[in-house]
Amino acid sequence: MTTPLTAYSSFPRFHVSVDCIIFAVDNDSLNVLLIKRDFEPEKGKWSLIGGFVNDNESVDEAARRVLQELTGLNDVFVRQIGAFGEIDRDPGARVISVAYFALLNRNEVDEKVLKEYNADWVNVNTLPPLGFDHPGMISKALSVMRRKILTDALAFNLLPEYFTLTQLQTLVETVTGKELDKRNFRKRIAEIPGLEQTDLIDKESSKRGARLYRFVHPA
Amino acid sequence: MTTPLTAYSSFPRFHVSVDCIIFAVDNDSLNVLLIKRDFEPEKGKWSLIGGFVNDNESVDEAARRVLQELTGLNDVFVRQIGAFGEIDRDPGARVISVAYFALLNRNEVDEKVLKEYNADWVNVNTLPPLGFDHPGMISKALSVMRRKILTDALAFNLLPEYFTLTQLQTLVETVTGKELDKRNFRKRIAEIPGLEQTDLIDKESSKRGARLYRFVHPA
DNA sequence: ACAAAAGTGTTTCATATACACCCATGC
DNA sequence: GCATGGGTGTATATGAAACACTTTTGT
Repeated sequence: MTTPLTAYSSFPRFHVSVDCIIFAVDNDSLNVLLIKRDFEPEKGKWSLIGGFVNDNESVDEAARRVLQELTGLNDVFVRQIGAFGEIDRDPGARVISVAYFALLNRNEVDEKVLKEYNADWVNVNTLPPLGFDHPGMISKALSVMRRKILTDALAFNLLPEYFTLTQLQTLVETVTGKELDKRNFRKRIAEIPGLEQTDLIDKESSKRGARLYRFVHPA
Repeated sequence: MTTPLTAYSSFPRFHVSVDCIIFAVDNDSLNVLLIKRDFEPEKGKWSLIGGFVNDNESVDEAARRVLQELTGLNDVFVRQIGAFGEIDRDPGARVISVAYFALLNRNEVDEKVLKEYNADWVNVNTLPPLGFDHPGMISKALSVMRRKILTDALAFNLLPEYFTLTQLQTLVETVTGKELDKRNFRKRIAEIPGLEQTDLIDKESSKRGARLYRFVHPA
């Protein structure tokens, strides 16, 4: 900020919130965590999980706090997608919001806490009526997801620590909505730095068993 | 925003500012518009152009207003690059800032107003000491610029309405810092929708004269 | 023995790169 | 007539897409 002369205190101040687009996969659908609002504003609609920024935390920290309160998880992958600042974006009052998307493994989330929040996983292809400007936030998050799912190694945040290549491929197909050729896919992912073959074999998903891989963040 | 139960007014409020990374080209350098601060905070350092968001405008509108006040220009290409929300990012007070980059043609700017603001064009490769978190803002803007200069048709916002292909190529080379092959470059840009050959010939830059092109936003 | 998912190479096509000469004009 | 920047095509290399069969094991 650069405005000269005048003391800061003469300028208006705003509520600032964070909204989190929390993604997880479930078999073959990409889901986002939404809450059914039984309170104003936007009562009756669904919305993203959000919260106000506090004085003693950065905006990024606020996003991580909101995520932790809802999911119980601390080490979640989070990325900012931008600020949303239309005057009337919140019918309750002027609120400027910074949106983040988070990627996590659905199994790690405490279902009980979700119930308390009236939160539920919803398939991104069949979204219910959403309040605020949340549709725009979600579509921006989805567009980043589809573009960067493999190039930025986003995918691995949605999978368990050990996963099969078929799981990885199904995930990418789910997110992008495109079917992929198995052999081409395996050639392509072979070049991802940090993707490691392990000695473990998964026997759950097939009779023959599939090799398990994991992702370690490259130096 | 979604937090239930409590009235908004019990939550803290923040100064919100916009900071603009204003790019323009000058022969063969990419420049950003900075102001030399002779006032606190960060007096003595350089900074981006910024301003506080007002109650009666959206955040995007605030960015366009700040640009208009400084440059006199109304129809400037602007894109948000994100919110910056570290607690101590402004030594004067807690301020949450939303950064934008803007692309314009240096000739269209009123130099007199720049003088009044103590503003000057600075080559992005030789940036002076900058206040706040402005180095991070600029490097983020630069990274978007380098990646999207042609794919998102950013380049045309930096050129006059009519330009030669050599001007366009020089610009892309300047922004990306890489030299390009003339024939390959022309094959590539031939596929950009909206890039139109005109009947006009520029006689300034060469004896033979070079065909002028222009860019019209595709439907 | 058969169903079910895992695993594995080659050919073809499209795109990207490398590369050098003639053209038109002003001086 | 020569110096200056404008304009053009082809061959090669690299990466992307199409494509089908064998393997292992549980039932």
